[in-house]
Amino acid sequence: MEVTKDLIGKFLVHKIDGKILAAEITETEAYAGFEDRASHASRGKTQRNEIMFGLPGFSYVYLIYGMYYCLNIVTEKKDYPAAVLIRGLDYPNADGPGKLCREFKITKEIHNGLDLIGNILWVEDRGIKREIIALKRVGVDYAGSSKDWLWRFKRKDH
DNA sequence: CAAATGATAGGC
DNA sequence: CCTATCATTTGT
Repeated sequence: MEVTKDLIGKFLVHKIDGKILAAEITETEAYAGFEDRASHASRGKTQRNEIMFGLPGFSYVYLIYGMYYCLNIVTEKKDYPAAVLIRGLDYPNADGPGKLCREFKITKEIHNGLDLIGNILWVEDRGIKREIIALKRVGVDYAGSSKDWLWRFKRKDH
């Protein structure tokens, strides 16, 4: 869960069509383990979420509500399902999981299962320190006991 | 507040 | 195979 907080203030960098898109991450949310009913992986490995069971440092992109993509970064070790959803960037029209994927042209066809080693998509530490606040997660009321976990983090002034 | 919109998972 | 559901956004 430390990783979730650490991502705030770091930069998401995406290389596409010879151009570089980069923006500071302002909001993240964690999904992990089998107890977390809000996580795609809580009911076991499936074709869609198998990346969450793989090695950390990979991207997990999926289509939600038939119209928007969401970008996640896999954390924890192999065979333990965990990922951090990038919920917001400091970039025009990128203040939401679906919106930032639209702005950064992230699609599941291209970006699902990428190794974040710096080729196409990666996270960069530019040494920015931010004051971070913890919040309840959103859109997960169906998740039962895990719905009130403070697994959402964001930059204080946003 | 409700619609848009399609992949997915779980049930049959 | 069938269908309820969904880690959202946008417009009324």
